[in-house]
Amino acid sequence: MLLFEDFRSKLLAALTRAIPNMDGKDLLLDSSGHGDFTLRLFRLIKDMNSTPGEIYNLVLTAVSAEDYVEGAELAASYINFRIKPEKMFSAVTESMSARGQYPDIFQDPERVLVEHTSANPTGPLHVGRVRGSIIGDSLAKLLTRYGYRVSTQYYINDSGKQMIALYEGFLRYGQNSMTPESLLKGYQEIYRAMESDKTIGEDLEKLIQAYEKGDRSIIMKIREIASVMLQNIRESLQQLDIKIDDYVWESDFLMGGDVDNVVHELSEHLNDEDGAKFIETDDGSKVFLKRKDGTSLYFARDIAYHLFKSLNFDWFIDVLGEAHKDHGKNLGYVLKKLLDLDQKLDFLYYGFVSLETGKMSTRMGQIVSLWDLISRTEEEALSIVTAKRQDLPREKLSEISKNVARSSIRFNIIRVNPVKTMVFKWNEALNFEGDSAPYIMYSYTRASSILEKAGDTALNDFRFTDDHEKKLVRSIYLYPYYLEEATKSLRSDIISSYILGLVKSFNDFYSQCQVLNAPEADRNRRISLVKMYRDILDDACKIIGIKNVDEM
RNA sequence: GGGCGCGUGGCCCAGUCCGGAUAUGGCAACAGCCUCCUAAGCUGUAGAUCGGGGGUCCGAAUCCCCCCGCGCCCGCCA
Repeated sequence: MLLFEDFRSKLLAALTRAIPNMDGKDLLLDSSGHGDFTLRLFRLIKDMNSTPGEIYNLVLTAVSAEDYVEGAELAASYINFRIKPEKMFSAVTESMSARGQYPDIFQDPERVLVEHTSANPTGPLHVGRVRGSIIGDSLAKLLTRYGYRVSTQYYINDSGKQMIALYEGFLRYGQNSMTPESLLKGYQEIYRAMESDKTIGEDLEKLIQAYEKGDRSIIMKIREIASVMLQNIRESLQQLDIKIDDYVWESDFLMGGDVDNVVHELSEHLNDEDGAKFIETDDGSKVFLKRKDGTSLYFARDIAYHLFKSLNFDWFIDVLGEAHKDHGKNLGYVLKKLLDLDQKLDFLYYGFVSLETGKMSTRMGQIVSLWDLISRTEEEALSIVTAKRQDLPREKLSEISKNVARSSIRFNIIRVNPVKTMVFKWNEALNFEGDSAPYIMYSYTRASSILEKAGDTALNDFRFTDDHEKKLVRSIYLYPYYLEEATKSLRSDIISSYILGLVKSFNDFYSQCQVLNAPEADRNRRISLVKMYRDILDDACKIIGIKNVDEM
């Protein structure tokens, strides 16, 4: 949980003492520019059979002893509260100097596992799948920032039909070359061949059976192939600074007997259809665990995996593409209703990413791979930064453009609510103006530039008089409220909205208020404010994976 | 056909959970701002029947119902 000077809660407590009918829902962060917090009176007017004026008098009395309240104004059916900017400023500086961060956290004992990406290692990661990686990684960082103990895992589906196809594709068309490129080619080739040659499908069935009977040579070969692809995926993720803590092999659950145990444990709920085993869920849908030939299906193996998760974690969050909604629902049913799992289980689904030309498909070769995206974005960033900063050495330019590219890719994906489908467009991916990562990073470098020139300052007595300063202070101070909301709803995109607002406040301030050339008293206060801004901005940026640089 | 989700200026997006003060920003367009801490910035102009229709309410982008459009799912694939 977050620890900070929470003026909203204090205000609510004070108001509730005077007005017992108060509903916390009516005291909100003000987003209309009238004040810092706002109290909606509609409900109170009705409940108390009173008038805005009468309530306003009660409120004035209630907050008279609250030293952080600067004022309260009645406007239409609202009472707008202004909090002293000096108090908000101190709340942040005191936390920063005492605890090194704002807000501080109280470590939650709950151990959280965020599973994400988990793409079949049949090809390089494409921009559709990487949406899950970026959402998952940011979610893990968000929950960590909130105080949870978080791990991330990638579930490697090395046991299914698709991996068998990859393996067989390699044998037939791979020409003994175990590179991601030739493996992918073999994979695409075999699906093409299968359209005209039905015997291939039968061969794959036999291979699956041999695999599940424990044929070491096949299993190890597939692991080898999967490792090659996985290495490619890991390296591309690393370019976005996404590191997954653990990679869990699906085949381990098969070989270790865990899948058999799952089937055994669920035996009383199993139905039979020609020898195939399925469960009927509460909404009447059939979910198969075993084929009629006795081999296992993904659902059974995923249950085994989740039971494994329960050994070490109290809360699992699976980040999945929306295509897996039913899978998630069924999984939840089996785990919670049939197996009495008491751990918390949440699914975070993200919408499909398509290309302007249609949907992406690894099998069809219709993809923009993460590698394509990274190289083109870096290229674009490099050409821009090179044009703007001819004074910088080549290595510096390259480093900056790498960070710009990485941050842009992450920001463009994380800024959109996960439930929305997206159409990937190059001109949007390569836009570095407006609501973009470089816009944010640029603002950071401006702050850095000031601070580098500023030297040491002492801040004694201070008062904020300038509106731009006040707005910036408020924006910084409100950070925990957004952290709270983002965490509660598992939505990192809320952090990106917050950042854009924060940056806007700073840019306004920057364009209107001189810092270094200001009179001594203003100068010291503003330097502290800039420092505070840079700290909070960077804190928030880390959550969504924007990597700031000191100059660009 | 059934289930789930989405629909906000030409384009992208916030706000919808929890109904309230003139619907948030950006891109593109147009007009301005570098003798001043980095112009990847700032200011201004123009652009919205919040998919459509009903309903509830003092009040609806937000809640309810119907309809339309789009996406995903409805495999002994994952």
